Amino acid sequence: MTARDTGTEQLIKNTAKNLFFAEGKLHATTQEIADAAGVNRTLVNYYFRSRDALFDQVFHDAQKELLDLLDDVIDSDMPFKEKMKNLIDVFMNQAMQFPYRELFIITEMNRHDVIESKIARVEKVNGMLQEIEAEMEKGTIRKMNPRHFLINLFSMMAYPLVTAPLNKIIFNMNDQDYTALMEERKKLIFETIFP
Amino acid sequence: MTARDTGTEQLIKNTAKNLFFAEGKLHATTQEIADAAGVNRTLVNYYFRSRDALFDQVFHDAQKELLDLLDDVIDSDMPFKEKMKNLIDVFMNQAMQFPYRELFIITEMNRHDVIESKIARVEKVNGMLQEIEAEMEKGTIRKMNPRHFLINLFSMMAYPLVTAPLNKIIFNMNDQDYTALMEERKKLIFETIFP
DNA sequence: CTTTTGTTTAACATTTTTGTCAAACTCAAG
DNA sequence: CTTGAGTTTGACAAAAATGTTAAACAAAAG
Repeated sequence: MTARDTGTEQLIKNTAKNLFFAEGKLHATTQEIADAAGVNRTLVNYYFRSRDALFDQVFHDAQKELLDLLDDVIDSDMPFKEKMKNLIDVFMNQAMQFPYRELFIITEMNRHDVIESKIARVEKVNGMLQEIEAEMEKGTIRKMNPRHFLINLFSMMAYPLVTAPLNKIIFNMNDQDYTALMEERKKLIFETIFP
Repeated sequence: MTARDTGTEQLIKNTAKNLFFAEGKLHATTQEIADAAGVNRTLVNYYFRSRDALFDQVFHDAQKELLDLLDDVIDSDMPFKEKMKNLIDVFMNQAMQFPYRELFIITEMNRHDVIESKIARVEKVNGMLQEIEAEMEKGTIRKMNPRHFLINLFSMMAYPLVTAPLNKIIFNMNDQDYTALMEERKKLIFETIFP
């Protein structure tokens, strides 16, 4: 076995991810993916067997990428405030590059029977929730259901990038303006959750 | 001309909206729409000429529904705080019913050359931004770029409903729990923007 | 009751998208 | 250079989705 590895498999997958996550073409055809990658469409079948199989792989990859990101933050033993600053920076950078990744995950969740009982993860999130409650006790952040704290945080980070096309029209801004607004936003979100 | 009006046209459109906005099937086929409406697929073509034409109509409807909602709030001459309370209540109720409506608009914006220079609306939004700035001067809300204020508000309202399936898993909640969390959220958002 | 007109249906045609296969190709190993 | 494995390609087949048409149907108008 020679395992020549021309990189085509990765190229196809990465191109697909770019179409899905960056350009928001959540249901691109195999032809569109192949064209964007500059390869023959048949190679999608050669490497991934079927369109669905490719989508499955990308779906699981995306899920893992997202959860790994969260794990990195949760598991780091920085002080809470540092953690949050870090999270905002890393997550928003990713969101600016791949605004539609979470949407892809969500729309694909319909197709995948998501029975995956992520019990270990649930416990991890519970740990995070407790850490947040502890901060509320300390008075560094406002008291509330800690789930709302996390929901607020991720909403403020992710949504404005998903709705960028709409917002640009509503606010009459061009791409450059909007990117600047999103950079400015990192600081603002931090100040919003730590009043 | 008798104009018999069996209500089929509206039935098809409403069913499509429900699939798109409520169930998140943003690229449902004509067959799926017809099945959900309980009518023959050919009727989609009879009433709307083509699949694209149906999507176009729903797209423009959704755009109008959303903008009308905003107009109602902006144009009402209540005090600012009342306006916001009202907006949160109305918008979140709609978001709970049609969580994917804005996503549909955004994904469809790729297909529609959105040249629509909504200059009149831009002025309206500018008015709103000025009203927000005035409130900041008065000290009722925290000082920031007023665009961030609006973005924060809509993010906190809309995103948790889009990501409901994901959040239910992460937080280990069932549908009922999550609905309760969203109801509770109305008050929380109000308190977050008026600290 | 018959006609007229709008509505609905089934059968068919077309287009789009996906999947398969054998042949051509490429490059490392022998 | 020749062999052989993995890779790429084009032609073809199959499936899915959309669109068209003529005929059947239903209800109001005459």
